[in-house]
Amino acid sequence: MAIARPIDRRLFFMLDRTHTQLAKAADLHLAEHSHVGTSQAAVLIYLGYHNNCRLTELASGVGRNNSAITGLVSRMEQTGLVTRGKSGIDRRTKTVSLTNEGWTVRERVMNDFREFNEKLVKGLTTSEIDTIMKFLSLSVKNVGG
Amino acid sequence: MAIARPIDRRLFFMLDRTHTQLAKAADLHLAEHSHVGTSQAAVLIYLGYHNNCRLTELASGVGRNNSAITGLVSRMEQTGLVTRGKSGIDRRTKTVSLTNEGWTVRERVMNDFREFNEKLVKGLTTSEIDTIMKFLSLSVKNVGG
DNA sequence: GTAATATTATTAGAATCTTATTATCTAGGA
DNA sequence: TCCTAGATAATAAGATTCTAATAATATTAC
Repeated sequence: MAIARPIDRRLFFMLDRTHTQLAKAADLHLAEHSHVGTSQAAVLIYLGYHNNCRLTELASGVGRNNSAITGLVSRMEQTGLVTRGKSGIDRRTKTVSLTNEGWTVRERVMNDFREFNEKLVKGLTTSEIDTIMKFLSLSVKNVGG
Repeated sequence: MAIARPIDRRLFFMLDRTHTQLAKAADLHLAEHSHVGTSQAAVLIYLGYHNNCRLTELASGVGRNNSAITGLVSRMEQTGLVTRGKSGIDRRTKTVSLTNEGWTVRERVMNDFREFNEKLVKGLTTSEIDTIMKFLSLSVKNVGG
């Protein structure tokens, strides 16, 4: 059982700072090839697996809330990466799907993320990576997310 | 040496999503007692150790950039938590210091974060926590941050 | 069948990031 | 010494994402 030592007190802070810096680095990495940021990249990847899904499903799939998705999808619609449609059954809902251009950019983005994630785990063993994944899944439950 | 397995491809994405959810939970936790968010809380904590520091030093101390700090400090000045001053030597620079109210809120915030971080590591051994801290420090270097 | 409640997407406003701007300082050469 | 080029500190402007509130549509309970 973990007993809090001084270093533990800064865990959230370190996570926050690391996330800020990694997000910036990931944006730079993507910008070299794909001209989209990490949020739009996440949407492209998710839609590749769940094309034509509703906005709310997309939101929970990429870990953002509905109003963030509204703006995100609008911007991606303007740059021709996705299109909005109506689901037909429920008149409240709209669907999102990839355009041809969207599929093309998605392939580049997938490569970029693969490279980026490989850099991320350099110097770590597979068992250490398992520990990190465990923490990332567990901590949200621990704080009641 | 870590070889990329499928799960590694989503490491950045999982980190991003976990961060989003933890930041939200931390804001809620702080809101119960202290009426400040995580960013303002980080400023209060840092100033406790480095009161009267310059804005740029504060920015790198809390892991945000200068323009984020300008707005952050302005809002905190309006709510009476900090004050701006002039450093005197270099006329470009300004300093930030805690008000009495700022010191008071800081104490509550320190308690809130201690509790929050304890929740965060529940179910993890100290060696697992070490691995996570190692990852958080190492990954930024790995991607060239 | 209707009223109360829930859900979907959007809008409005706040917070933070990126990029550009302004003011000031430092260094190097005439 | 003075002047110009480049560096640094803080701010401002615009974009992105969050929270809270709103409008439209569905579902549930009576």
